[in-house]
Amino acid sequence: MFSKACEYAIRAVIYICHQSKNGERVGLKEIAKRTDSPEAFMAKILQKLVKNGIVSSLKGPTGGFVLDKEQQEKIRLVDIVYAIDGDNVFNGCGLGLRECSEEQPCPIHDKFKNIRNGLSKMLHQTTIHDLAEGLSTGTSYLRI
Amino acid sequence: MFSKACEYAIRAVIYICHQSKNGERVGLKEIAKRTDSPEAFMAKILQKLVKNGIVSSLKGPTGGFVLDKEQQEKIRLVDIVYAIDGDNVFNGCGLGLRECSEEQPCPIHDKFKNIRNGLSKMLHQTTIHDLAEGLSTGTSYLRI
DNA sequence: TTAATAAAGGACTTATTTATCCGTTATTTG
DNA sequence: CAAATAACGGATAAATAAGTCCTTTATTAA
Ligand code: FES
Ligand code: FES
Repeated sequence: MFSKACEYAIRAVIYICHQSKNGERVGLKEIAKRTDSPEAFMAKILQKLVKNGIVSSLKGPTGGFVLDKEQQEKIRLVDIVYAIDGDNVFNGCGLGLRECSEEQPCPIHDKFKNIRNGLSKMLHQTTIHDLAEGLSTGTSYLRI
Repeated sequence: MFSKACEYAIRAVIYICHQSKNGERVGLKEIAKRTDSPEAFMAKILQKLVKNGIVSSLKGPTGGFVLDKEQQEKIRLVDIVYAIDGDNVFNGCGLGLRECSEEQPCPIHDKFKNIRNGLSKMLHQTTIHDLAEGLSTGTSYLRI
């Protein structure tokens, strides 16, 4: 469904949000450990997230990654998926035709569109804030 | 969503079904051309489909690929996806955790499960026979 | 029974994704 | 200012997916 990079990205942003609510800034090492992802790869992903304004970062000692108040409230799953995986999830043809269109639909177009729209709706509706709740209450996990 | 191989596979089976209804057997070249897919790669995919009993094949002159009556009626999208991409689409965690479970769910588990179940239901309900109809009526396409 | 045909199958190449390494830059603290 | 720290950024490596090539096997029909 999502690329590995995107999966890691979502895990990371949720974790950073969780910690940001406690007013804590988190470093790469910690993020990689808590999300069970390869550190160097996660570094690349975080760079991309920073460039896309999804997370904020600070260099130097006491530096690290953080979600400011606005980011905590505004960032949705869709923003992360779009930043990392692009728009194929939202617009791409289920059978890989060059373009998904109503004019020349593939055989699964109608049925696939339903699924894709459902996914899109879910990604738009779900904020990182919401997801981070589960971590706080101990009802959801980012590893194993 | 699906691998390239799986996309090609679905296209191929729909096309073969379409032709089988006209009592026509189709060769690799024709399948590759009509589904706009690389011939040698399609050859590999068809081998796998034959091994999985999804399509039938005959060697030699007048040979080719065909869906017998039973296959035309029985084969669903789920059979193709499962044969080519395995069960990750149906059981895998949306955030790539080693296992999707109710006991230790990831933060998007509930929302993701809905989407995944919807997709699974659609794949189970949709027969190739149904999809091939669109080709006959000229309301759906396998290329462009 | 031989030549032609088409799928089967193994080995290989290419492209993309995933992942790592290491020097640079910015920031903090002593 | 100097030393330590942590993100940034470019280059590279490993793993997987996508795609190709070529020989073998089975079948048909002349
Ligand atoms: S054309 Fe294939 S999903 Fe729309
Ligand atoms: S645990 Fe992630 S989708 Fe179920």
